[in-house]
Amino acid sequence: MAKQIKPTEGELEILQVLWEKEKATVRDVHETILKTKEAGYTTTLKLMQIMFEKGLVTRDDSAKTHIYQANVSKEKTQSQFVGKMISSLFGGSSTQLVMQALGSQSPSKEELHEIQQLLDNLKKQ
Amino acid sequence: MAKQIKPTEGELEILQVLWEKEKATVRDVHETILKTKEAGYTTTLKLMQIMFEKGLVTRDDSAKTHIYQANVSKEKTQSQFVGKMISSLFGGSSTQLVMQALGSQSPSKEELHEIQQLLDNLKKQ
DNA sequence: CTATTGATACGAAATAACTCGTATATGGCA
DNA sequence: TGCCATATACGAGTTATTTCGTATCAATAG
Repeated sequence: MAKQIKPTEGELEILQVLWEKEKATVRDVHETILKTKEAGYTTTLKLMQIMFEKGLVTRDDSAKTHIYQANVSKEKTQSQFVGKMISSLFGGSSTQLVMQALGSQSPSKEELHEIQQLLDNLKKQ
Repeated sequence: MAKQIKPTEGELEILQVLWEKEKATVRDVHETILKTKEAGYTTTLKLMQIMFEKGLVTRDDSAKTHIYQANVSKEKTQSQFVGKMISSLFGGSSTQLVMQALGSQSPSKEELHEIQQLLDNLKKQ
């Protein structure tokens, strides 16, 4: 499997939008990002063009207005970052990361239940 | 509380050494880093000088060879990065991060127990 | 047809991160 | 004392990332 390149922070913001919307134009992405922070339209455009060159996104340029899609999965990317963080900040222990994450903000009842189920599963093995 | 600045990747490597050793010289840090990757001595030195300017580390320069110490805690830094990651990759849900982390590599029995205890605690609230 | 609107392409400046060479100081030892 | 090993300071090059202005093209309203 080809080694996935690590998206930068700016690229991550764009990927989030694409994961959410499945398909989107530059303008769609830009409008969404504007809700969070200042940015010029061409800045977003350029970033998406670079992401296209890197292979992080694909695009349909058959029409004047191009339609973009993420070309890396949310799950892969998450695991890429989580893995990096576990090794660089948690001495390789995923448990420590879990403790830190659970400690920092309390999940809801439903979420606790979900985690409990996963935990039960792991215990069986 | 003063807003902590986010260490870069190179800085994180150095911080790891300082957290581990408590106090260390540039050479100490550099030798340790060499085990992992290529790097020139003055590169490590410069990085540590910059970290000093940023306030990420303190140093005792009373002797010719300066002694460095981390000036940001491991825990704070971990939570800083975990928080950022939750918001930028997990849509604000710490639970999703937990699931991802637990799914990617299976913790030991002891670790599972630890997590279970934390979970029980959270359930009570 | 032509003016306007809205899209992409592209160059290049601004910033941040990393890297390293060289100058210079200091301490110890022959 | 004078040399050598080892330290720090610092300037500056390099690469990565982000930002934006301007050129240009295409569709469309009038």
